[in-house]
Amino acid sequence: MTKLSHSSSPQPLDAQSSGLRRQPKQRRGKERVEKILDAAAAVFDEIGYESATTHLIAAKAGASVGSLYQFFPDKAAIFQAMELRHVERVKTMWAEVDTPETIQLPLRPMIHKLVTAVTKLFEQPVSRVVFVQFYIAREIFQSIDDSLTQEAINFTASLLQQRNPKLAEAQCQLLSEVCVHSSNAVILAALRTDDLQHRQQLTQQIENLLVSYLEPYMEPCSEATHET
Amino acid sequence: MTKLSHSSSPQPLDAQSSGLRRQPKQRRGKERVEKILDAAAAVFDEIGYESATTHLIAAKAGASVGSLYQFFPDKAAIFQAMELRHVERVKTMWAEVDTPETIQLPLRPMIHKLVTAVTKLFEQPVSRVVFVQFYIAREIFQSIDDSLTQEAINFTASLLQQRNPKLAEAQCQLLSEVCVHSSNAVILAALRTDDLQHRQQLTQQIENLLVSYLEPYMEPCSEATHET
Amino acid sequence: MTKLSHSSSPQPLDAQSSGLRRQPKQRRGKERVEKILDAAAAVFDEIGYESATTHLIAAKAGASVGSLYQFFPDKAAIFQAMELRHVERVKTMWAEVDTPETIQLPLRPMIHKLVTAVTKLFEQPVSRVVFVQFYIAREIFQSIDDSLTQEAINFTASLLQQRNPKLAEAQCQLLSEVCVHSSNAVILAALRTDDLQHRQQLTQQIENLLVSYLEPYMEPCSEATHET
Amino acid sequence: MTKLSHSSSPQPLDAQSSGLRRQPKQRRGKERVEKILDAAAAVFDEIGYESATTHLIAAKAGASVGSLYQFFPDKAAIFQAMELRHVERVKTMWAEVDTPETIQLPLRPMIHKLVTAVTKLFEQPVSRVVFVQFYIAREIFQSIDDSLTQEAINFTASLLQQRNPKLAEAQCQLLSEVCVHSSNAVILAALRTDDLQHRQQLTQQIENLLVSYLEPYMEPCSEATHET
DNA sequence: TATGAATGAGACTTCATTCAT
DNA sequence: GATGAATGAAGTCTCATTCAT
Repeated sequence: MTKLSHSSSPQPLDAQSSGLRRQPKQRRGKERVEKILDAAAAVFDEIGYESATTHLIAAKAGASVGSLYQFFPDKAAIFQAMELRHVERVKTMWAEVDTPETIQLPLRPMIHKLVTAVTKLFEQPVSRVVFVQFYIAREIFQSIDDSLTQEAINFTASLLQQRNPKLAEAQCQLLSEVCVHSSNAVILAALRTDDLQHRQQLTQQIENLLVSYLEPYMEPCSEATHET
Repeated sequence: MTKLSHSSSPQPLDAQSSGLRRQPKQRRGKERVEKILDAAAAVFDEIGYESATTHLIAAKAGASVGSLYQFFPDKAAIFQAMELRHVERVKTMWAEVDTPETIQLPLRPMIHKLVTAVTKLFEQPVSRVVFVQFYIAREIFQSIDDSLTQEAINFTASLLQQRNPKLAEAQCQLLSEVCVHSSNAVILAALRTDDLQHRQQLTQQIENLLVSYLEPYMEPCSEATHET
Repeated sequence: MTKLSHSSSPQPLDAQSSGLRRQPKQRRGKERVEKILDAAAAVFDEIGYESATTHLIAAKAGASVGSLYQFFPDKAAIFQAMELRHVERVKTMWAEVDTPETIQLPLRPMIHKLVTAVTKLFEQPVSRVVFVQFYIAREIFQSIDDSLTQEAINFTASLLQQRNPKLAEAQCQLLSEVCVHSSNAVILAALRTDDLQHRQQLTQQIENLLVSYLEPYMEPCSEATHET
Repeated sequence: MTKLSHSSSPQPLDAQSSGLRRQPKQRRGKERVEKILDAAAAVFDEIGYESATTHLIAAKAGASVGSLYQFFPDKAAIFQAMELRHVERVKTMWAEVDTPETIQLPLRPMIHKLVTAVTKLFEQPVSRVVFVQFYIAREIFQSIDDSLTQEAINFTASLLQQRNPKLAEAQCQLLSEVCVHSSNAVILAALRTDDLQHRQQLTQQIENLLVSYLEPYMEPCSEATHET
């Protein structure tokens, strides 16, 4: 078992926060880090974290192992850098969605907005890989990610409560938990297919799923809109 | 990377279908295989397939590596035996559910029946492990499992169509796909928590989710029932 | 730099004291440990600790790396096992020398006894290697050995003081320090030559060196006894 | 294992003797070589030759690896340059000591002169490192150093014989060998302590040690002959 | 048949050395 | 000339698998 600890030992202090061994100053260096991260995402996606070898990742990135290790102290750090990126993107996405306008939107458009955003997120191999690998052996990922799903649930719950302040917090949490898990699963399934039409149909259905699930809890006054 | 191919090398032909090197005739042998399989499931569950070592599995099973290799030609075969078990259970479960009475049931009780059955399935470490590991690195599992999800969708679709023959097949497939993926995800999430009350609440919510999603497609005549 | 820490992680508790990963129960296992230790001593002696590779050691021991790692958790542990052995031998030797008869002996015979014992000790590659390697990078050897030289000095000092109680302790310490360092160096030099006659001459000279150095501090009353 | 052969590859012929890739004509270059050599000595002293990395040396010298390789063809060349320096110093020291006045000196002052000179030599990290590293893995240092100890013995023997021509050459050699080895060891031990008073005491004792050892062989007039 | 010691391919990682800038 | 990013050979260690007992 490879321990995925936040590696720490001999690295410049200011680089620690990024998990990188060396903060690439040059454009070339940054490009290389990108390339490695993308290559790693591709490899992790294909064969999983444990099966991926550092040589394979380096080769796929068009670099040598040594080069890889110039930026990442160890294999785990590569994954952690991906986690970091993923978390950043998720937070950015939330910030973009969490606006007054969103809350004001009718349920379906709001859900469409959310589902679209999450889909866009998971279209990125890096995020997809982090999300999926995390499922396998959560014990060994000692990182920020631990709480990310919970945060996602909290975020969604807060949206729900803003829409309908009458809902109890526990209620919102429960609904959100279901929405987050189910939509993530279906979105991932949708992204797995190469048939674009099918993919769109699935995406559409996720929205239906969530709308029909949440509608009863939203605005009892206004009439629901059920057009598929 | 360990390739998870259907191992083939030197084994009696008639044993191949079971993935076992040797069909244990003796009761002691069968018990040992069970123990190993259970131990492996526990270990895979905890640290993942790749991180699990044959020694660890053997130790947890109270056996020696040598003994393990007496029954399984290689590590992959252990997983494949688990897949086999899983598939058997799934098929048995389907057979139990796929009865005239089930089709006649109102939507919610039928869904309750299904969700309960799947939950019971995933309560078994072996099945949970097979299902989850499969997600992580699908490319390396060249096995029966590949099609199992599709079969699950087909099965569910057939239930739907039996309930409402007016629905187009494609429609049923799409609805089923969404139901299968989303319910699996939430059931797994439910099983992950130790809080039994929370688990029950989640299970309840999965049913709500599916009912509210499928209801519009089911009974054109009667009025929907929306009580949580 | 290779850190030579007392490795610890996954090993049976009762093996920890010996530094071995597994306490070889079988005769075969014990022989193998012996062989590995001897091979390692030879290799360390020839090319030094850092330059020695685990493969080289294993090959010289007629074993495989894997076998080596079955007994020793890491490369450092091999050296530490050698240290342990060395310390044991040193202590045994001291115990054998530290008897009333020894103290009663005239100076030269006593020194002869000591020098002979130390020479016999250093004839063993294991002890020689531990002693010599220790010189190079004392920082990285975090072991019992740290204090061994000091203990040797203390031991010798105690012998001196027993012989002549009028000597101040500090005086004894100082004399011992000189004797220990100088005799070790010359003994080592003697052992380095293949010319047996030369070796004997050198050994003889060490005794002369120590006798002439210590004589003035020994018998204040009687006239020195110079018979060889 | 890094082979410490006299590197040879692409370097101007006339530079070979100095072990340098390029004879730095500029003052800046010479300074840099000095800095690198001092840095290397410090690093070798602390963690040993093998554990020292070229990057660490360069960093300690305030230079870059590239710069280091501008002056030294490989890591071994750095050590060899140090050996060269050491040999030069030793020879210079000998030249300074090997004068008529020295021979005329009474034994103790002469020994004091010698011990002081050697101590001053070993105070230099470069010389200390060369001397000590040489002990650890003599086989891999294929250099001038091989014979240096022998030369030291010869030199000392010649001093002895000049003082007392009656002594047989073999006798002188033997006495010198003992003196050289033992004094080196004690001087090194003295330099290892930070306690200055203790250091002085030890130095004083080395002189006592050598004087008492050699005295019997020195007296041309008196009856002192202590034939072994 | 059961055991677990032995094997060695292969993974991760370091670091001497090169070379483009 | 100086720099430090890039390279990849080589070292340490693990673990699936075999085989003697």
